[in-house]
Amino acid sequence: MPELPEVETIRRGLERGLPGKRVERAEVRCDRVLLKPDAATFERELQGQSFKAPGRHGKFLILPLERHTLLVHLGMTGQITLRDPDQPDHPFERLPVTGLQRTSQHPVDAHTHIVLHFADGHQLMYRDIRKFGKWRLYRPQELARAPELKRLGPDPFTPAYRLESFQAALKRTRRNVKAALLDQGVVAGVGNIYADEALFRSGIRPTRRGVSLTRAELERLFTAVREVLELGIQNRGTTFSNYRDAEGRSGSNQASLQAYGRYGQECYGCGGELKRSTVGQRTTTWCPRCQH
DNA sequence: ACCTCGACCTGGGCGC
DNA sequence: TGCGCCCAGGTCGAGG
Repeated sequence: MPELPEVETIRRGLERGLPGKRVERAEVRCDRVLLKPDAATFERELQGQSFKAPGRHGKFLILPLERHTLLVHLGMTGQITLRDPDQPDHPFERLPVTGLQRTSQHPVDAHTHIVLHFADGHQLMYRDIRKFGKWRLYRPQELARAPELKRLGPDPFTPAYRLESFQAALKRTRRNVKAALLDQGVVAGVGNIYADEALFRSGIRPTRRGVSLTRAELERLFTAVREVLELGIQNRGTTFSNYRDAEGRSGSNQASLQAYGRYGQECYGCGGELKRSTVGQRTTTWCPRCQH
């Protein structure tokens, strides 16, 4: 589900409500391995700690506490909500394609796998239909060596995202450029939606080999990646199905998409028909006339 | 180093 | 109504 803009939108929501919240009890309700260490350790270690301001790198939420830092990856369908006991719960809505989705705060349901009960009565709810999400608890000295973060390339909204290293990473690979963009070690935070958008915006065919890209193309792509992500953040994320922000709202960026999911429709650039194919094992939409 | 495939999961849509 | 198949904002490891 969530790519960088969706995770950033959730982070901003958490920034308003999470800092200072003290965990009175952590409740792990899932049967499967979603978290490390094990559920018992997780529940014991979190107890009594307060959250500080949330951060993000690529698609990872970085949630510092007093004695640990929590890394959260939402996978395809992860949702985080803060629940206020004084506000009414909202029933789930049955939506086409998505199935049962929350619209604002919700009670525990079959897909709610983690509940953090705070001292002030509020709760953090983690809901994840497909259970591809991951929670990892690290001590400060372990965080720098955390494999999840070590694998990540620069986040496009930090100074570490530099044209020179971006170019070098793409020029040295014979993989197609779409696969390279999806590689979180090249740039952290791009997924299937924003990869298609960035390639469309920069006029580059998803099947082009990294090594074949000209300097001008790489410069356009470098900029386009940040632009499409920025637009996604401004629109509070893209919602096709499961994605909701920390308050349960959908994003609106789907209305701004120029390529992703628009196969068979008219290209906004040339009026021709957008094509669909599989590139890097992912469904890809592109314009045969505008992208070279 | 890179590619492809399958695995991990659930649920909705569609065709028969 | 039901079944089987396809699809989905993501990653990971195995094997070639």
